[in-house]
Amino acid sequence: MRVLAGAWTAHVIWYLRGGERCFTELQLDIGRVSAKILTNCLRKLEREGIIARSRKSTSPPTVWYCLTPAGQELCGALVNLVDVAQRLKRSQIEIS
Amino acid sequence: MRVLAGAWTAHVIWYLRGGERCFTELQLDIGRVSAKILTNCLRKLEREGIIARSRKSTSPPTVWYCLTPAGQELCGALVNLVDVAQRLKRSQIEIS
DNA sequence: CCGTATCCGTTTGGATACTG
DNA sequence: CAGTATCCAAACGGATACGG
Repeated sequence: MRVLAGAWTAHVIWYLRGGERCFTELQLDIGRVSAKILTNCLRKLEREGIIARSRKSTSPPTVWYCLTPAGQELCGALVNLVDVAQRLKRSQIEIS
Repeated sequence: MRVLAGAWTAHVIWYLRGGERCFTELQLDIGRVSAKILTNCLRKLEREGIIARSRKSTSPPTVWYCLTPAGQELCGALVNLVDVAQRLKRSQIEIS
């Protein structure tokens, strides 16, 4: 839970589950997240070995992020959690 | 993730997975959590339909909490997540 | 026993401007 | 493009005192 803490951490992992994304793509995917927060998030996940960062020296330079094997395992559990959560949410809507 | 937000929310679900617990038991289980925070946490989870609250009019009165069916499903996903996380943690320790 | 109320410090995240 | 720096507001969480 400590790894997943923060309002946007799960989103980052979520949008990386399809493969590599660059900084701006992630920012657009998530929507309404400031560069500062996204950077914090990415640095934290990088330190924890969940994502990998690779700088391509093109012009203009882009930086790509992807899940490490560890990140993919974590993502699997996260997907499972989201799945359960959405199912429960649907049930609650039906009741109300 | 919104449901699981907060430093102690996951702990509450975690310690309720074995069955009913009263307020004080939960406080001892988790350790070093103030009554205020625990109450916040319990109220939030109650509103979200994850746990159920039942007041027994004994003397002194005690209040019992348990997971709802929805809470149990969520707990299952959480257990799975914890399982993955611990496996990853062990791997990292072996590498370092 | 099970909370609620209040105060207060810390952390978090957003807005904005700026750099290589 | 991909950040970094600064400032600021809101949320979070701990301590303590008190109430039903």
